[in-house]
Amino acid sequence: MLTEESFFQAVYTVTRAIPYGRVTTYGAIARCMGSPGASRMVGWALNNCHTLDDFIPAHRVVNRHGLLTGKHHFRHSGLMQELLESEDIKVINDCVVDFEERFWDPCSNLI
DNA sequence: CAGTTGACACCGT
DNA sequence: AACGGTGCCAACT
Repeated sequence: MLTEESFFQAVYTVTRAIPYGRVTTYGAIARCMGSPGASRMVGWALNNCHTLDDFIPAHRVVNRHGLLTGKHHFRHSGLMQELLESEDIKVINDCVVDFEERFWDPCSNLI
């Protein structure tokens, strides 16, 4: 896992590995890669995710506050919340409810 | 090769 | 407690 691949690719790998009904943060992914300071890189990687043919559940990735900062980058604003609610994740005011409970550490479950 | 960007995280006020 | 400014790393132009 994320050994030969670039950080860039690792982000996609980890993001796709996020289980149904779970969410994670940019920092967690970056930290999992071994670069805790590359949180911005994660966002940038996801920015290019829509250029790929593979579907990336980027709606499950939020900032450390549980805020849906990237919803504006989706095809339709609000789609991100729709997807989250479809996964039994409550979203109020662009913020994931019980975010800490829904939080899923990629490194702990991916190893 | 060097500068700029990027959907953040952390510290200070 | 909330808001603003600074710092990080890697990829893109």
